Amino acid sequence: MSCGHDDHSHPGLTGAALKRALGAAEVRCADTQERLTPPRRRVLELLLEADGPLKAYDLIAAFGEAGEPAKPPTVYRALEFLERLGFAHRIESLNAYVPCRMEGEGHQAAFLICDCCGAAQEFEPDLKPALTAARAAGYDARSVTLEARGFCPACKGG
Amino acid sequence: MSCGHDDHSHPGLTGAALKRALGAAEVRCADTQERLTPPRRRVLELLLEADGPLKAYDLIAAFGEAGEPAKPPTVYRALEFLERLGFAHRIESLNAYVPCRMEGEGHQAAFLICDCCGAAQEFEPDLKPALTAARAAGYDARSVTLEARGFCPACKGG
DNA sequence: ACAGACGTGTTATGAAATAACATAACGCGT
DNA sequence: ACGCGTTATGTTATTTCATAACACGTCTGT
Repeated sequence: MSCGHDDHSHPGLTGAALKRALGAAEVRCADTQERLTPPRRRVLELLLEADGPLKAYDLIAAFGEAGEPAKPPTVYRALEFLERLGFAHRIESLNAYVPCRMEGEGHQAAFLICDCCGAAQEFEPDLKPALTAARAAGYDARSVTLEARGFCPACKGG
Repeated sequence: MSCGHDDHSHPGLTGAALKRALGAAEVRCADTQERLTPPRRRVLELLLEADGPLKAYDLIAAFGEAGEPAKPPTVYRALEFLERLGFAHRIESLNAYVPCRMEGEGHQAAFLICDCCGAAQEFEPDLKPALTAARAAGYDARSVTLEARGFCPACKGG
């Protein structure tokens, strides 16, 4: 965090864009018989509004309207749901969460994380070589977590 | 954990093999002006003896000779040192630690993790596609964490 | 209406990691 | 050997992250 630069590649959504994103989530839930209940919707909203990865306790603190925080299970359950449906991803190396920025639904999430400003950009690397190596070792790999640490365009001095 | 199988691909080291591994670590430390002090050596020993990934508090509990646990900072500092020198790796998605099983010193660690028996096998996938994608996005990636979840040969039913 | 599944609210606790500060050991120049 | 800066350890306490357990509600199909 804090390197003098402030170009975060994912400014939070506001107004119409936010509403649109939440609406799209509603639609996808309706399609699959899943329910975007108020706490789930609220947590998704907070993630979408944010400029970068949010910690679970950031969400807990920001959850309530009148400054009332949520209880931890409320937020963790919502995050579990959002992850299950692909609306959000957990970044293991940060213990933090981001809304999904990708279009497709079944993708493998991977992240580029800036050690300077804390930005986390989702990307889709080619994982075939890794999966091939896994199979060569006899493993049946079901999911892959890939997190690359380094410096974002704004922070690397360019 | 626990699927009926018990073929862990990394049985812990014992006796001569353990001594040899610790000796090799001593030598590498001496070469680089680093010190394998007693707590560092003890934590490395515990990791090498183990059959699989160990949690920090497993190490804390197992640390002392007469059943005396260590204090958390003792173990976390040792782990930090061991990671810095490449003697151990942290597995983010498990909050756990393993000794390094690779020969070279500067490699990027990556893991195949069995969701059934908990085994974690280190491997070296080709990360070039991911690094290329990172560069294409303008990122200067310094390190990559890759953890593939699935089933090991013993657990996948083969 | 009823049962079952799913979701939420709440209290409490467990697990993982670090802050802060004091003390000790080492490496080095003199 | 002495003093000094650096590195490592010991210790207390706290912070951060996450889940267990159980009561209550709500939706859905029969």
